[in-house]
Amino acid sequence: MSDVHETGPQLSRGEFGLLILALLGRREMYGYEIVAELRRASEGDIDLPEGTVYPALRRLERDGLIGGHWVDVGSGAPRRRYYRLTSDGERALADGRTDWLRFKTAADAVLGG
Amino acid sequence: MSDVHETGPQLSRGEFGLLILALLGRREMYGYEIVAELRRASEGDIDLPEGTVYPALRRLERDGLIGGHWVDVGSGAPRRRYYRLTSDGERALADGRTDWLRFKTAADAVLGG
DNA sequence: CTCCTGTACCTAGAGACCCTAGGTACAGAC
DNA sequence: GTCTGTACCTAGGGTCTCTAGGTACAGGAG
Repeated sequence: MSDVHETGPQLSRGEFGLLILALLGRREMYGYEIVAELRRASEGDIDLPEGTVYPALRRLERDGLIGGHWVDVGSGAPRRRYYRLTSDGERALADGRTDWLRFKTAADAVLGG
Repeated sequence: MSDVHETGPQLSRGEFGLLILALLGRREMYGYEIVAELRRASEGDIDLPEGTVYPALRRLERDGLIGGHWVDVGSGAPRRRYYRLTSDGERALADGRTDWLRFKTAADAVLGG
């Protein structure tokens, strides 16, 4: 039952981690950008506060699913920590998508009727 | 942002509570039956252990979304606690369905492309 | 000059949730 | 006599999410 990273049997834990992986699957991004991009891509329906995203990024990095590196933008602007998927992360993303599809189908079967 | 019952802005917390509400929206059920029915209705993909379901039922009852009553089945069989939706529960279920739809759409937008 | 907003990072702590791993009790099957 | 099934329950650990802050610098408004 492929999970994002050591969650329970279902998807509910670490669900937001999967969304972050999905964004990073498109291109490298940094934390602050992820918050904004998540909001944009979901048309405002997913609005994770920084206090959720930064710890999530640390967990994902700790678990080896993403790798981060500092980038100096220069001229007094705060430096950014860019993240990209590792190969483990790519696998976790693929598995997570499968899990999400399965969970969605299952939940719809229960919720639908 | 109608939530199931005091969760955060999103759906991830108390998600399973919503599934339980959905089952109880069909008919009265008792805990042990809910575990089995959830598994059946989702074709095995949602398999909540009793240690998840019973506390969830207590929370839902505490929050006034469901009401429970004991039923004696007789002849030495263990008695059952049947639950049904309250009117608050019906509302929470309707809201929860809306939230689920929105979250699903938003997550697909992020995951899909 | 001061204040406010924006960028970009971070943490501590509270609260909630999920699961493991048990336990109780009785009945019927083998 | 033990095992499986029904039906309930809880304690405790681990995890996650969010609130509510904090740091630092830059640029614009007034």
